[in-house]
Amino acid sequence: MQPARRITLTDDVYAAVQALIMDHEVQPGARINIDALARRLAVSPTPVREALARLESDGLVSKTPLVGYTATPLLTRAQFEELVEMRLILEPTAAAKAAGAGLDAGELAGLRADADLPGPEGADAIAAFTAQDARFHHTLAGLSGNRMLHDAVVRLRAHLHLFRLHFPAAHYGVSAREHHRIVDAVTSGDPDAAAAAMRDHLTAARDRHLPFFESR
Amino acid sequence: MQPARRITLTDDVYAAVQALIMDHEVQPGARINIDALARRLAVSPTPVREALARLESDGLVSKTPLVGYTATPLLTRAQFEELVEMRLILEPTAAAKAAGAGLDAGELAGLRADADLPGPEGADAIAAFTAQDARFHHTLAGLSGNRMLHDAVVRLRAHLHLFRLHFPAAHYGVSAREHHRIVDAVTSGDPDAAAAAMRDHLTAARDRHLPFFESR
DNA sequence: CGATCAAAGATCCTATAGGATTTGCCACCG
DNA sequence: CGGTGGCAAATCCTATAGGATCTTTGATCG
Repeated sequence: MQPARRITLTDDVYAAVQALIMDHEVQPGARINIDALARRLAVSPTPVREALARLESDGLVSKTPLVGYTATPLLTRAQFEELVEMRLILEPTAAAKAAGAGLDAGELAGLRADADLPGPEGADAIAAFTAQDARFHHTLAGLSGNRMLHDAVVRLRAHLHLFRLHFPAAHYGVSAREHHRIVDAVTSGDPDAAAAAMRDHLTAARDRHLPFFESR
Repeated sequence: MQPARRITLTDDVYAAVQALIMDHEVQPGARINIDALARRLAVSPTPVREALARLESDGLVSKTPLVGYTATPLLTRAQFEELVEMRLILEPTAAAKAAGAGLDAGELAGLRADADLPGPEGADAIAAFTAQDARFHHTLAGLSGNRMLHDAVVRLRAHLHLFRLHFPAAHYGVSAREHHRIVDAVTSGDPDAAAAAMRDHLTAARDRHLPFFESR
C-alpha cells in the first residue's frame, strides 16, 4: 500500500494548475505569473515552472521566452472542426478494436457504468457531465488494447474539456443513449457496428455543439 | 531578423538531451543523473529539470518520484505492432487529406524533394536515412491542413527514430520509390490512391523491420 | 497634440545551498 | 551460507537570491 502523503510537489502543482485552467479561474488567453502562482499555491517557483513545462506539452498553456506563460485561448471554429476530424479518425477505430478484443464481463460492466451520464441537476451540472463523458471515451479507448491510441485520445480530451465548459447546456439524455448504443455494439463483438455507432455519436455531438460558434 | 544568440537555456538543453537519447549516447533504460547532466552541459539543474519534464511528455524519458529519470527502453515487439497500427490509423488519412487539399506547385515541389532518401554511403548513413524519412512523413502530415493530426504524427516519429537506429541497414531504394508513389497520388489529387499508397508503404516498412525482433 | 525616447518597475531566467529520501554496502544474526 | 538490519553516500527535491530582459509609465521633442 502506498502512503497517503504527497510525494512530489510538481504533480500536485500540475493538477492544481490544470484545474485552474479547466474551471476557467484563469481566463483563456490570460498571462500566468509564475511568482504569483507559486505564492498562491504556497510553493517555490521551481516546481511551478516544472509543472508548466508539462502543461505546455499538453497544450493547455503556451510559453513565450522571456515573457512568460499564457493560458491557451479558446478553440476557434476551425480548431473545433480539426478536433472533430481528429476524433473521427481515432475513436471509431478504438471502438472497433474494443469490440474485437474479447472483453470479459467485468470490463464490459465497467464500460456500461461509465456510459451513464449525470442529469442536469446540481450546481456544477455541466462540469459533472463533461467529466463523465470524458471518462467514458477515455475508458473505451483504454479497452482498445493499444496504449498509444489510448494516450492520443486522452490528449485530445483536454482541449475538448477546456472549451466545453462554456456551453450552456448539453443534451444529457441523447448523449447517454448514443453511448449505450456504442456499448451494445462492443458487447456483441461487432467491430463495424461499434465504429459506426461512434461515428454517429461524434457527428451528432458536433452538430449539437456547432451553434455555439455562431453566437461568438 | 532574429539574433543568433540563444534565448532560453531550456530549449537548448531539451534539444541536447533529445540528441543524446536519439544517438544512444545514453543507453535505453539507463538512469539519467540530473546533476551530472547539468555539469556536462555546463548549466544549472533547473533548466535540465524543466527540459526533462517536457521530454517525459514526449515519452523519451520516464520519471520515478524520488528516484530520478530514466531513458525510455527500446520498443518491444508488442509496442512496435502498436506503433504500426497507430501509423496506419493516422498517416493514410493525412495523405488523403493532403491529396484533396489543392496544394500549390511550391508545396508539391517541397514534398517531392523530401521524398528522396540519401544513399547507403557515409558514416552516419542510417541516421541520415532515418532523419530524411522522418522529414518526409512530417512534411506530408503538415500538408494535411490539420494541425492536430500533424502533431500526432510528429509525436509518433520520435519513438520510431529512437528504435530505428539499431537496424543494420534499410532498403533505401525501395522506400524512396514508395515515397514517390505517394507523392504522385497526392499530386494528381486522388485521396483514395494516396491513402492506399501510404498504407502499402507502412505495411511494407513494417515487414522490412520485423526481422529485427526475431534476433533479440 | 502625437510620437519618440528613457528610466523604473515587474517578471522571467539561472545559479547556489540545504533538507529529505532512496539506494548500495557492510556487518551481524539465524 | 543466506537473510536481515543499520549506516553512509549519492541523489533528488525544494527554497532562496541575484543578474538579465521585457513591459510600462512618464517626460521631452517635433
